[in-house]
Amino acid sequence: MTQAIRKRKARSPVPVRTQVLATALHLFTGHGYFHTTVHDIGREAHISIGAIYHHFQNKEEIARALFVELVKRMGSAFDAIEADHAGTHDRCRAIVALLFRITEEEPEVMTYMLHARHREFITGGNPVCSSKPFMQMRMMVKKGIETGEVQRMDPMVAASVLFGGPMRLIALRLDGLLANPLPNYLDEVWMAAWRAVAA
Amino acid sequence: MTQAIRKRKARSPVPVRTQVLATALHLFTGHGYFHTTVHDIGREAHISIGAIYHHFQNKEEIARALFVELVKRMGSAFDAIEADHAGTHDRCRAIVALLFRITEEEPEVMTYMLHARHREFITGGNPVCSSKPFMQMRMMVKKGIETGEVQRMDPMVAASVLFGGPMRLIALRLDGLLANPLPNYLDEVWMAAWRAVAA
DNA sequence: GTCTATATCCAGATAGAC
DNA sequence: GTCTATCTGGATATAGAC
Repeated sequence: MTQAIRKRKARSPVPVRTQVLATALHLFTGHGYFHTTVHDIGREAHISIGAIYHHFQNKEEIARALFVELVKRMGSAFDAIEADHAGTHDRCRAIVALLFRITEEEPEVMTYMLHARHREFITGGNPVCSSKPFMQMRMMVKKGIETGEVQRMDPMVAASVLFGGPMRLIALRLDGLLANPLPNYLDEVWMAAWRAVAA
Repeated sequence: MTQAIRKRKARSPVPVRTQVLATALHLFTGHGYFHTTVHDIGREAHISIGAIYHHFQNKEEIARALFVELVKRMGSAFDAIEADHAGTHDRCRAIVALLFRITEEEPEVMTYMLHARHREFITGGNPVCSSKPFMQMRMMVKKGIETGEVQRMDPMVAASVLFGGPMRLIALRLDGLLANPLPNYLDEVWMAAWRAVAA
């Protein structure tokens, strides 16, 4: 989807902002933020520097806007899950399934959100872990402890153990150390992770 | 320890190389690789650019040498653990205890090794996860499966679930989201993590 | 709003004396 | 081996026409 709008044809109706962000995501994850010049973004998106600087104050703001947008999108997806599923077990499992799916379908999105290199270029930016989606995940676990679905233990520890395994798997997959698509591992990893915290 | 040699006095007997690496670690983790200039390193270590470039080919080589050294050190520590402990359970628990201790005593070391921003500046560098220590961790788990100490399951999945929780906790601690020192959480997190994979 | 051309700055790397 | 002074390339950001 993002890929489709990366290279616009002449007179494309896609807004510049959207195109810049899509292209930035591609280049930032591919070559890294510091090895990507604003010229690179312009060249790949067929937009001049002038236009880019008209829409964004500076390079860093592009990175920040991209991050904000992805976090927002992830937050909405999590909201939907909370609405569709009841209970900590089902909700958390759906979260993991979603993250696995995104990793396969849009690895760049996942790479950008996780490999929190952000701290290096988003000045004053909070670590990824304090963004809304991450807090939502921790909240679900906390609730599970209150309802008795999850063992009584430190909520931070519980959340780390429950999601840490799946997230390591995501990292391995993004680093190319995992042969098969993540969904293949979903049942196995989830069973194990849940066993760690289930009451 | 590293801190002690960061700023050398006149006529210090500490080799330049060591000093450069210690200072680089401090600055890279503090401000990021790309926001650290070679001049910065020289200034903080009281060494001239000329001297630095005499010992290192370029800036990137400093980062790489630092990484190699830390990985080597970690590998040796893991070797010692393998020698001192028998069985997957005890070995892996000792590993986690060690990682927790290092995170508290030398957070910069842990930050540099984990926040694998490395990919962005160590060209052609493998991801952290394929470095020796990480492989050692996976090997231990694999062995546990063979001996029956660990459930029969995909070794990658087992390793991810076993170490993923503790490692998330380390990340949270480094990001300042965990109030107490990691060793305080060791028993709780280890019990949960082991429960996930124990046969 | 979009473009091209350009100013400005700064960091990596080198030269060459000591 | 260590130092200072300097070169040089390249990237961010701006100016100003269209």
